[in-house]
Amino acid sequence: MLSEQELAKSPLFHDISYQDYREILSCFQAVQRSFRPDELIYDFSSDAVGVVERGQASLIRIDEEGVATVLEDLGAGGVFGKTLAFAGSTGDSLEVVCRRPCDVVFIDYAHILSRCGHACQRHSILVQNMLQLMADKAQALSCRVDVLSRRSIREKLMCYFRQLSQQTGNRTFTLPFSLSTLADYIATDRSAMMRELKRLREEGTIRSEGRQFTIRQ
Amino acid sequence: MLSEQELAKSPLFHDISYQDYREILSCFQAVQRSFRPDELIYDFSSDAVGVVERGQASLIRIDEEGVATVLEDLGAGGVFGKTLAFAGSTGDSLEVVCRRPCDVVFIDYAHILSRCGHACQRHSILVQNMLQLMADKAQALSCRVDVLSRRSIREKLMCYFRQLSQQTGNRTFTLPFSLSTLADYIATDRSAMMRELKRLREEGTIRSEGRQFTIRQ
DNA sequence: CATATTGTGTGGGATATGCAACGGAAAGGG
DNA sequence: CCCTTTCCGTTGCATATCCCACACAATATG
Repeated sequence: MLSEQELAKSPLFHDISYQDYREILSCFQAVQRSFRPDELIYDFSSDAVGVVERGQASLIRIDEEGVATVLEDLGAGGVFGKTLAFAGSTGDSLEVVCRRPCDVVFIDYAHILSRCGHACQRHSILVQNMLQLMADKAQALSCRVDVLSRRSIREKLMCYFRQLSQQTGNRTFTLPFSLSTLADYIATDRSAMMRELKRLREEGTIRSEGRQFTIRQ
Repeated sequence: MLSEQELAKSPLFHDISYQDYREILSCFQAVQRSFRPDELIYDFSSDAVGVVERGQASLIRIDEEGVATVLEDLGAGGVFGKTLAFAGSTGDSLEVVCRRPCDVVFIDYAHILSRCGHACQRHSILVQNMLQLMADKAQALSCRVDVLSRRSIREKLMCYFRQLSQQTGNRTFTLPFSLSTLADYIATDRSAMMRELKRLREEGTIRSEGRQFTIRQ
């Protein structure tokens, strides 16, 4: 259960009064839970849709050999659920795990889509907020596809860097995760990526120290 | 303008009466247009959201060197728009082009999100349909990320094949596009992909003839 | 504090992948 | 129907990328 202040910042319940918020929780049978780092948030077994209200989580795929890949990075407003992600190969399993302390709301997807007779006003606003979050998610996934569809490590890196730079509106930015995870994110070998970073640094195309990067131009 | 029969099949106007449909078009200032193959549908200059009602289109990226990459394959129900796709590197341009004869509806995104005083019932249904389309889009993009995040051509191919197989519920399926486009879709060199396909065929992991494939198991 | 775990930086060797190029098949257009 | 364009299938060669392995720093863990 969110406090009145937290509610104001909530992406899903934006523009909804505290009174309505509580009624929605019961009407939609929504569940709100908090998580600690490394805790398992969701294992794609239920039909619920989850919304990250606060904190940070990751959607990861674990293939048959146990190799983990970061599929998505979920911040506040991040949405996930069985109906939103493809459980690709049958052998693979998907998980949402907590990175930084999280508040998450779970709502049954069918409840959101079905038009309920009463409470229609509230329902309508919630659906609109949900639509906004879905649009954001689609955009985030598009970014990811943009990066992954590049042919070489160098291009992937620069594409991703430009995205981060554009988001902060600054040529200098900080990676949201470790370099090892970055390699995972752009789906390449870590050592090969390190080599490429070195080359980019030597050429002067980028500067970096730790997780802080600056791109030229 | 759709006929009454076509309206029934429309993903965006699903569950909306013909009367309401016409009023929505004017209320939302929606525009409906048809396109012929190779015609430019959308160039990401306006803030409109487009929905493919019928036919097939592709979202492609053209980088500074003029190399085109298929980012998305849009069938009936496909959604696109500036707010839904990332204009990755500034030098690149994005386009939606017609593949097979298309009907497309354009609606201003702000119109969809803003709560209008009158016509709220219609609005609400439209937003819910939109939400459904966005969820579908997110799922499609997730699939794409799933494929692209694989490390080798072989894994990418098999991942994609399994997805198609799962969609049709059959071990045999037909590619939605040419082999050349497939190479583009999984972001690899065409000849390298052909080599890998040959190997998979020799091993007996897959069978193929033209665009028709069968996977083992 | 000692100890484990994870992250960073580097290199050598094997190979999967990209590139350029070609010829024929198939398909589309006038 | 011919002609143009796209698609398919294949090869040799160069190299970018992967895999394995190591050393050390940074961070967590008890």
